[in-house]
Amino acid sequence: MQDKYLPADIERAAQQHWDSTEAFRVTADASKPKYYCLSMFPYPSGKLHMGHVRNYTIGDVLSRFHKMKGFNVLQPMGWDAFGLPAENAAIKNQVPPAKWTYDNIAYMKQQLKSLGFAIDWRRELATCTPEYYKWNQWIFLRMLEKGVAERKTQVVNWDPVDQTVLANEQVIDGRGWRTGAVVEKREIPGYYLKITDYADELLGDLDELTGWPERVKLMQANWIGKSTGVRFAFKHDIAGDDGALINDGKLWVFTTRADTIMGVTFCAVAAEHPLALHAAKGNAELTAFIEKCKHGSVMEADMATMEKEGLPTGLFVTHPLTGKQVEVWVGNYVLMSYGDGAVMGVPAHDERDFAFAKKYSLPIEQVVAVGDKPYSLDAWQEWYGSKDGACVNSGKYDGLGYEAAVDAIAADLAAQGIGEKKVQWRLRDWGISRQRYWGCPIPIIHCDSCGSVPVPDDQLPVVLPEDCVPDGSGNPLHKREDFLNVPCPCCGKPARRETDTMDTFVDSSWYYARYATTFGKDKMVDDETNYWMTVDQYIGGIEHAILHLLYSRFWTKVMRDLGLVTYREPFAHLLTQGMVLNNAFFHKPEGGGKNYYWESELDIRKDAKGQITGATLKKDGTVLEHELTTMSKSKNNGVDPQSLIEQYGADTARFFMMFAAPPEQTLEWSDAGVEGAYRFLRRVWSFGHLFASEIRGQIGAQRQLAGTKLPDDVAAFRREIHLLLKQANYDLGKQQFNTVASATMKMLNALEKAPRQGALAAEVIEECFGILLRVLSPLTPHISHALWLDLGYGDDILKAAWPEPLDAALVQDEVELMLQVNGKLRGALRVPADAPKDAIEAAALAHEATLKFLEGRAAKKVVVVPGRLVNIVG
RNA sequence: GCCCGGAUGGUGAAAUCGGUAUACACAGCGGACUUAAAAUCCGCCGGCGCAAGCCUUGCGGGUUCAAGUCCCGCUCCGGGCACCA
Repeated sequence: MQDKYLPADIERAAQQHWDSTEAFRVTADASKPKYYCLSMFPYPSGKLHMGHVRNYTIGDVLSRFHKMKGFNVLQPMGWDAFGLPAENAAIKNQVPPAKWTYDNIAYMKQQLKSLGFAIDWRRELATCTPEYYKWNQWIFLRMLEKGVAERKTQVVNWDPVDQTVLANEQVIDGRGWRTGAVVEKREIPGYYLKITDYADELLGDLDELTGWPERVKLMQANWIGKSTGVRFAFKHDIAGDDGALINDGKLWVFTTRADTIMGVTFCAVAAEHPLALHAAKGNAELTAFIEKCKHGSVMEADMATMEKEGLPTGLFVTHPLTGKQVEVWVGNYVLMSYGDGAVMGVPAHDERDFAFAKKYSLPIEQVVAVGDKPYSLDAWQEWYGSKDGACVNSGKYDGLGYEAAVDAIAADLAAQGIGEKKVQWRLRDWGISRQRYWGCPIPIIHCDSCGSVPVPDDQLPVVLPEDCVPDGSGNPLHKREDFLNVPCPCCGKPARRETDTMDTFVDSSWYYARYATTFGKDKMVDDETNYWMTVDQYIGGIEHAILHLLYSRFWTKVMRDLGLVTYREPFAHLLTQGMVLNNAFFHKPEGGGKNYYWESELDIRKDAKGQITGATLKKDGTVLEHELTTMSKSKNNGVDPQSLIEQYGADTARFFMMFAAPPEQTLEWSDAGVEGAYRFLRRVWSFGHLFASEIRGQIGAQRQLAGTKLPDDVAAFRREIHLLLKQANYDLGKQQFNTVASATMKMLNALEKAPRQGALAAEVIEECFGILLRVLSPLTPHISHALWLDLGYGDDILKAAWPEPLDAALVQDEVELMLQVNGKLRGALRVPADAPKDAIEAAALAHEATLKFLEGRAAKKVVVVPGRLVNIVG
């Protein structure tokens, strides 16, 4: 064998071996347990970044580990290929998004291959191909038929200069990213999927997902947001222009704090609410305010942090329980799309209402007391919002606690026929229409006579023209007459195609099911999906904890209801990988936006601790700001793993990535330590060479290891390796790969110091190095493959059984216990491994450190923790 | 603003059920080998103290024989907030 570690040669040979043996090609096989290991597919942004390397190495470690454990392992890969960045690249480079995307896929695929991932490439898919997105269209039509999909209006960001809809990402500080124009809200029609119909099941089934991190389930539960409250109406006699009462004379609101209804001092409605629009007639100030509410962001974070503003309408409604008149205000913080577009105002017990009431001098009336704490109007206090109090100043409800008060008040409202208890969800229906080109066309044809007509199944897929180049001024499909003009499927008259495309979350909501099929042209999924699904292990960034995972769960349930699959949840176990962060440097030009620069374009100043204190642009000295954030194409802070792979090889890149931190932890990128990983692999190789040249030859024709009592030093070494193996196996079970990597380093440290003279010692080294190679193989498959083969362990390490520690190697006669006096470490105690508790106590009490630190006091208590320590309290 | 996480040496991190804090590495320092350099190997490496010893897991409290780990209150950093993926 080569005496030098040459990763490029080793890796090429190993990858050729896997290719020629079709090592990772799998089919359904009922004779083995199956293991479907799936990593979130990448967006083909151009090059892999370190987050991808982390994600796919984790998946590969788990896949290879399970393969050696005897599982039938499926690990597929594909491309989440539709999306906004391709259009941005098109605007910048005048290249059609399709070409840019397919070029990126080709490059990134070669990068993935060079990392040696155990992928069944026959199952590769790209969501931008008609073969794939045909089924988005097909199932969308089924959803329309079942009423799961419907058309209604949606609120979007509108750039008044470019005359185009903007994504939230394209709105920066309330302005359009390209034009700098103040963004407006605009209502347009679009298609929605009724995920709210599944809210109960999506919430309830979280309990079955025992393989998911609690934090992710908690985030999903909070997002779905089930709350029980009371929906009730304030009556009024306000009539519209047609003479009829507006909304039948009822202003409906929803509250989770019905116990505070007696404290209502105002109501607030959304700017688009019928009462607001009615009041605005002939009221210039209110009209202007409503107009102002239409500007600004649709994003929840902006809504929640903006200054709460309002204006009175001069209209009054009647309190249903007190009969008092309550003034109606228009509030910029009330959303028409949420509930009934109106809320009751109880400033005494709601922090937001409190601030609003103070600002506009509205009355504040305490109706809940906690103990005898004094209520002061000066400032909001935490307990004002508590549910642990009792009603006061509330007439017949005085003295009732939260639940009793809600029950009594709901009953009284129900008796009047103007209220009832109601479950409310925070979850909203999923709007999937996007006014963008590079996405899956929504299969609808608009006909002047027949309305919106679904494209018949036999005309699917509606193929997206791939030669358009967007220019930022709107969807280029609007100019494609060949795409637009189509006869109506109903009446045959000239009609126009829908130009909206689907949210890319649609594409990623079912790809896992498609991988697990034979990619038939006549079916979305075939029966093979029921063999492979559910995914045994899903791996991806924590940033997908809510949206992508929730949409996928919803989609699976819809497919089940359509009879396409038999399972109800897509992902049994979930590993949420921490983000790989890097500094991003930007400058905020006048007129809004952020211009990001590559680190190579800058002069960066750091303090003694390496903290960045400032950065300027090399070419003109512009002072830049910086933030620590996820690696992303748009922020010019992605680190391409290519140079790492070229310089050190894939095994080093993989090992270093796994060693750097536990998978779930956020990781600030730094390549400090790559050298160490490379050095380690070089030492592994050298030891293999040493084993072949100096140690292996000592092994006799007859193996003696089994049943022979080993010399103490050999036994101690063997025990150390088996202990490390036990630890590594435990850590693999916990999916904590950084300590698996350290265990392999500790194994090599021990091997290098191990006794190596004589047949027995050589045999033990052979056994222990074999353990090291197998534990290492999921992390660094190439070097493990080469050494396994070259050293004669077998012809393919992939077919080797995973090592397990031997009890015979682990036994020990004596254990060392820590000795504490009053909780402080004062010494150590060696006792026989099977020493009884009273013998340990006696030995501890007699120890010189005990006598010294008790300073003549008697021991009041002795705590013995078996195998760990003794603590003497005196 | 709301929801969810995180913080341990100069750095990445370890500590399985509340039981030896800093394993394994990186960087640094000292030494061996070498004409020299690289590579490799050996040693040191939280703070204070001559030492005995004392202090130390973001900050402030608490529970316990014992707290990085549990509880309460903060600070800072990261993720998500529905049209980035």
